[in-house]
Amino acid sequence: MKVATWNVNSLTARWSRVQQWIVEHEPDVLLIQETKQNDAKFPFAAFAAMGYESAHYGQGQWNGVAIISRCGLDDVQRGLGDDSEARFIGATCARLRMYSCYVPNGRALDDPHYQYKLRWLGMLRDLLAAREATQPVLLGGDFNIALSNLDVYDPAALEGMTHVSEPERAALREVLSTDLVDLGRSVTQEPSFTWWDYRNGSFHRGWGLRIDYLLADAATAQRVQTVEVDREARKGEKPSDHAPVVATFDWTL
DNA sequence: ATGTCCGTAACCTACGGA
Repeated sequence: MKVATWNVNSLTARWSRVQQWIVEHEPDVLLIQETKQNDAKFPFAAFAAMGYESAHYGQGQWNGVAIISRCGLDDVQRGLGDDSEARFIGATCARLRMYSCYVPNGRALDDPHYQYKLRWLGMLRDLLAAREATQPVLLGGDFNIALSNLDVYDPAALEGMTHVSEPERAALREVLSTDLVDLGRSVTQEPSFTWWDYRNGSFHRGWGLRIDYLLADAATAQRVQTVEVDREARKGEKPSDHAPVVATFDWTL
């Protein structure tokens, strides 16, 4: 089984690249963030023609999350707690409870959006803490948080900024403390960035952050074979500023 | 330390958000 998460920064702008990527990598499930579409615009039929069912929670100009699956897609859940923005969607695929998450950016430590980010992470923790212990769960998305300094190209350059502050890191550790494993970090202690700013030639200078994660319950994590960041997807014409994170599992569907 | 890209509204450029 192969599962990927990818913040595409507009599915409209990224459509041909997303399509090509799926054909080349053949994920069983793809968790998408920032579709920036409403449901009417989402390419349900095109995904179906490629062999995938899809579930989308869109709001138009901003946000928007989706799950596409070729191994079942049931019990779709849209939204998290009392949040009014389209940042969270869940579905059951092949007996795995899957979630695609787009955590609020936070903008700046003194911005109200940062408090919204912390509150959102609290709701995510509560949802995961309330799950049934026997239910395999796989959560992926853009968390807009670098968990440790190993996930930051230059910690000094980001001092005092969002994505690296202690309260949001603690909030993400609280999510993980519900018996989840950070799959990317479980396979390597090397830096493995997933996002590079479009500005300043950040990608070719190596100025990246690891802010996209795949998280799974301990039993599912034990089945992991590989976890990789597809840096190729950050290159070339009109890339997203995020690269996909791809995990394979010893799990026959 | 802010050099790009996205969608939108309204035009052929500026803006908010990331």
